[in-house]
Amino acid sequence: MKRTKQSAKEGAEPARRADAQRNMETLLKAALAVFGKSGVDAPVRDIAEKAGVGVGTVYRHFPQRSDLIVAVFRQEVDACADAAAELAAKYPPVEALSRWMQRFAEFVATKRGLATALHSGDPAYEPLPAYYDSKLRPALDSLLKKAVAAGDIRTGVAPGDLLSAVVSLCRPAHDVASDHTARMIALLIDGLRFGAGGKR
Amino acid sequence: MKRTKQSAKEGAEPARRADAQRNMETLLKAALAVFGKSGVDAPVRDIAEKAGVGVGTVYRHFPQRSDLIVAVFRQEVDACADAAAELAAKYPPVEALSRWMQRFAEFVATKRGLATALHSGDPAYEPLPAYYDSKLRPALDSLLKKAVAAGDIRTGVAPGDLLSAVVSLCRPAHDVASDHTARMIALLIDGLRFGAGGKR
DNA sequence: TGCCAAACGGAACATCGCTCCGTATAAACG
DNA sequence: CGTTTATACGGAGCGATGTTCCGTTTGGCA
Repeated sequence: MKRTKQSAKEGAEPARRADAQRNMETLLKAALAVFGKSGVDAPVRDIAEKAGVGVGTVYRHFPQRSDLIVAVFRQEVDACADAAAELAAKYPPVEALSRWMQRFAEFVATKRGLATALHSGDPAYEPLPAYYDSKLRPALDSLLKKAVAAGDIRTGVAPGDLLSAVVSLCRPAHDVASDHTARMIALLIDGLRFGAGGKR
Repeated sequence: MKRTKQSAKEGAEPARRADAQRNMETLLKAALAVFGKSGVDAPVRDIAEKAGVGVGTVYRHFPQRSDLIVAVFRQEVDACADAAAELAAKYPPVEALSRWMQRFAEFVATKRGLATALHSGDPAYEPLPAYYDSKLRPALDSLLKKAVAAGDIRTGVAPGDLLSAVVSLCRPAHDVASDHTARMIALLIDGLRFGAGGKR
């Protein structure tokens, strides 16, 4: 036997081939687009076609349909969480907070179909809410802390409460004017500012 | 043309044949049983087999799968609503109320899988919550009124609130002892009695 | 009893999720 | 560079499921 492979560490990365990595990313993009257009129940074949690969390739990367859904969801959660740092670097504290919450509202609104999948009872989706919380709560928390430190908003607001507030604000958005949610969130931010300089 | 049919009014009933009527009822019973055993995702073929008919017969009565689910749901809601009058006739006010709420709790518990179907976004299920409310709220309301008139429970309890209270009590019942819900409801009834003779 | 529209049964069709395996190729080796 | 080999790819095919179609059966009426 020869086995000159695995030059360095072997733990995490199983040394994927370049084309495999490319297809993986292409698939995630295609899935995001197709889920957005046809819902999470869209056929795997549609996603494969959109990505320009065979179904076999889809199942090589995501053994089950739900794995693909989970991957897309996590990717979107990550993007939303990362946006917090970017916004914080680019805007003053309160505006960063405001823009991020609008961003989060969009995320929730576009993932409505996915949310019903989450509650379908399929154990594949069980760990998702925890992931969602572990990424977004710290993200929002850092924005809140900055705004508080700047003296722009009141103290004592729990990030978890704000997240669920936005989620419930998004609930009735399916038949009213589309900017209803945005206005409600703006109102929320104003509410936060109200007690700004106030002690306790 | 001959057309000697439709002797009397023709509005609602299209004059079904006897065997059709029988199969309809058999199908509803079979569907209830199969849904209870295998969940609402059970194959149509299973239901047809259980009912001893062909799939064509199922689709003659219920053009879509969801129509069958809706029919079963409505039947169960009706049965639960009708139970209110029966219990009211057989037991004193508070006991009738108590027994009905236990009955309602069972209904909610066994329809868990169906509830997730309701929230799936399929427009076929859209009118169901309204039906549910229109039948069960008056049923509970009549029981409440009788108990209030008898001076057994306090006034000012909205039936809608009680219904949703029971629903949320049933929520965490999936992993705790099965009589937990029953005890909580008994507690609710006791709470109602507490202010019994109380004015306003 | 004879007729016929209504109802039935189940084969057949269209899709889906998922598997399998022959083929293509990235990349390590000489 | 060519060779080689493990990796990845493509898509036909399988089993399951919702739904349709149509030849056959049957309830109910004259």
